Amino acid sequence: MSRKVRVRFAPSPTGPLHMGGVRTALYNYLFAKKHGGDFVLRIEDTDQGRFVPGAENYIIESLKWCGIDPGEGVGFGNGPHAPYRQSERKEKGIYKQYAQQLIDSGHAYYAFDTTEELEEMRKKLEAAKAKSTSYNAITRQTMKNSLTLSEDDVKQRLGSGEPYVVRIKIPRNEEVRLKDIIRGWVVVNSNELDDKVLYKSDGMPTYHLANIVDDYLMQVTHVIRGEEWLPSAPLHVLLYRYLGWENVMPEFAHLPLLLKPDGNGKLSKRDGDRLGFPVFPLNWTDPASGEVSSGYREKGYFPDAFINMLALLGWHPSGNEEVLSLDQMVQEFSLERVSKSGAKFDPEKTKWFNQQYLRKRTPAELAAAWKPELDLRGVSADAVYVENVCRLLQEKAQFVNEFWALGSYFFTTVISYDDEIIKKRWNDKFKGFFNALAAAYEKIEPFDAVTAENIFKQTCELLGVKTGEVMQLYRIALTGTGGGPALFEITALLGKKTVVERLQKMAER
RNA sequence: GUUCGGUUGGUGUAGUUGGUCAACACGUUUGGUUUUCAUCCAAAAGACCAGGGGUUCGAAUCCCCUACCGAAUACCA
Repeated sequence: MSRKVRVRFAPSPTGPLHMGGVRTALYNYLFAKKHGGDFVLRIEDTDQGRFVPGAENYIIESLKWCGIDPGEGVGFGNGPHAPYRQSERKEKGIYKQYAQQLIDSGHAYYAFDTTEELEEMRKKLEAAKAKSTSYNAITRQTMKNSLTLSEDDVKQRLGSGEPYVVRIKIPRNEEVRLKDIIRGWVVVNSNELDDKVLYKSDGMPTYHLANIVDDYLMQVTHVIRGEEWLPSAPLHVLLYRYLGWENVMPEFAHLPLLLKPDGNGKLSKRDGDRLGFPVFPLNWTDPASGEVSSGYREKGYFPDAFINMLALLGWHPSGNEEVLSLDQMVQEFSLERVSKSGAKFDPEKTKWFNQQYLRKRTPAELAAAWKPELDLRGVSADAVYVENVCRLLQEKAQFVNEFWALGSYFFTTVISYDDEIIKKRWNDKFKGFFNALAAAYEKIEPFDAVTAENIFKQTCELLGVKTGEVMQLYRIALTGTGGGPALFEITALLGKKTVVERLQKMAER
């Protein structure tokens, strides 16, 4: 009975997708691809109160940018199990029947307690220093529900339209065990569980019910989700059992948390702000406050570098290679190699990954990535020229957005010079040298790096100047700064006319 | 508090059935190259594998206890 692998990523549209969520989606994707299975994007929007406009679209756009294509679900093409939004599925009356089934079989019951009454119960229990303050096998006997109320009373309340919820009836003292692919057997006594609400008084199912029903209906075989769900996994196992679906219950894999770079605890938006790195894949503007959170895309990260870095936070391939394409990751991926402990996020290594990918890009790709900025700056340069500039710059940068600072002199006349270096090196006798060099350069045809370097050395010899004395000044003359790519490569790329002009300007000092 | 989960150099991890100097990458430092910077090359420092008990000829690897960290504990997901 081996079923086709089907996994799902099921976020709630309550805000921007956190990078931890992206990693969960990525692992689902890798697992599905690895096994030739399906990957579904399902939107779990059963909480009407927390709906945030734009969040769903943000999730979709983020996955697209990352190159993670679920292939089925909201925003990625409908499949045989549409709709994929739980609010729409609720409209179709999908969940209620299962809540009813649970009630009919005695595994769930109606509860009429108000929020105030629930609060009062908790307060009382707290005051009594009870071990637990939850609605469970013991406390439910003191509450207003179809287990304590008479049949007629319940019927009447239901009939009169009194608000109610449906709660699962957790059995007493039963061992619930589940096998997690990453963690092994996890065993919990049912006494520790509470009678979770399955169906809310607003007519919506809770996460727990909707999640189980949809995973069953959508024939999900593996549930790969964050560790924060581990404590409620036993409840889910019980739900599968009571619904009669235990034979097709998915396998579970609870992923370790992403931790903040310093100290302990879950990586949060605050940490990003505090330490200066994005926590989200894309920029996000909070629709309520207008507050903007920065994203990896806008910070200049390549999506493949971002994904690569993320994949290695909690997972490691069998070999030593760390720079891996999506396809390579698919080949290598296995849940067994996912670690159990939380992974501290390292912004430094993330930059390193970007640098690796920057170097792997072709000059043409880099030129294309740089083009928007060049356009914005009103730079119109020959395409081949820009590519050549990129070729020189790509060894020096970690991000394309550093290119301008590193090589603006390729496109504009040098206006500012590093005076520190000039002060240290300049000698009036170099005037003659730069004039002579300019004159010598004039005669070179074609004007290439090797010839320029030879002429440079010849001129030095001729005028009795040590190359070391003028090299820095020469660089300053061309670029204005003390550092940069290979000097004679720059010389050749700038071209005879520009170089001669800049040398003459230097000589005029 | 309770339940569950976790604990290998600063960080991410590797360490297949217990068996040489605990491996790789990032980061750090030093030297070389680039007459600079970045790259690149070479090297170094840095872990008594959370601590304590066992089991064993032998444990990071198995067992127990303790400590610390985290998560969950809503008519949120």
